[in-house]
Amino acid sequence: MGDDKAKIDSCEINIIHEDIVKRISENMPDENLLYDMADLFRVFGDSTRVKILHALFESEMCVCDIAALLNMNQSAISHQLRVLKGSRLVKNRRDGKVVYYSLDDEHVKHIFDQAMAHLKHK
Amino acid sequence: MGDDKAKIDSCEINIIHEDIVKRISENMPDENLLYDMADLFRVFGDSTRVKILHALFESEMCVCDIAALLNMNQSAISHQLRVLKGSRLVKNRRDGKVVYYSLDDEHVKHIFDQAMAHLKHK
DNA sequence: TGAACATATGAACAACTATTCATATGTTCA
DNA sequence: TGAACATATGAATAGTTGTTCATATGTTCA
Repeated sequence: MGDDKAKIDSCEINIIHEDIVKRISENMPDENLLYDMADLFRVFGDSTRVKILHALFESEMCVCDIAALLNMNQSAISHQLRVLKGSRLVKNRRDGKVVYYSLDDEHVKHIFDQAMAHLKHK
Repeated sequence: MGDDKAKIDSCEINIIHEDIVKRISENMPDENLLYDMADLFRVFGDSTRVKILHALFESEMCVCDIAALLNMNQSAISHQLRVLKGSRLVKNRRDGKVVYYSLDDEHVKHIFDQAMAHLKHK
């Protein structure tokens, strides 16, 4: 008898609309895919990286030009470019001492456009 | 004479392609807009919020059903819903004791679709 | 070869954030 | 009214992350 109460207490989860929760639970994308999405968005969630990507919409650029453009030091830019490359958002090519970075994805611009649309909508 | 060197040392910024930097600098969107974009993406950059938004694609839901769906406690969900509401991504309505949350933006789904496309592309 | 330069990287620190716990608010209904 | 319930909120904490500093790597060219 005390058992039932103990069970309820230990769970602490209440469902009001069991049918809805069940249906949505079955339709949710794979957990790992959702994690990957959040990871991707986290990459976009920093203004330095957003600026870099915006700059690269226009043209490929070398590291120190990006640093000059954003008025930040070279190391910070280099670190962020590594993050962007890790997410396959930019690629690079070396020409002598200089390394040029450019976009490596056709979806970024669409994503940014939609984000702009959301922001301007309000 | 020492002045020039001092100036260069103090600046520490090197530009290799001045023309490109200047052109891109003029075409960059307003600084505040870029910050707002990063802020918006940061909201998407958490798997709990991504999951909540995905759930709301299907149907409006109350707080405790979302908590049950994601197997998290009610407080955590409530905090995250507040973040989502602050970015105008969800809205809510109260029906008695129960508060129902739903999507408040038609762009989120497009943004998520593009993100999926990027992820599946690699 | 070695000086000069462009970029990359590791460590450290400060700032931020998601979750939990405890509790407050607001609503229903007996 | 007050007990029960759904949700909201403030404080605290643990984990994460962006930048800086110092230095390493890799390339050119005299």
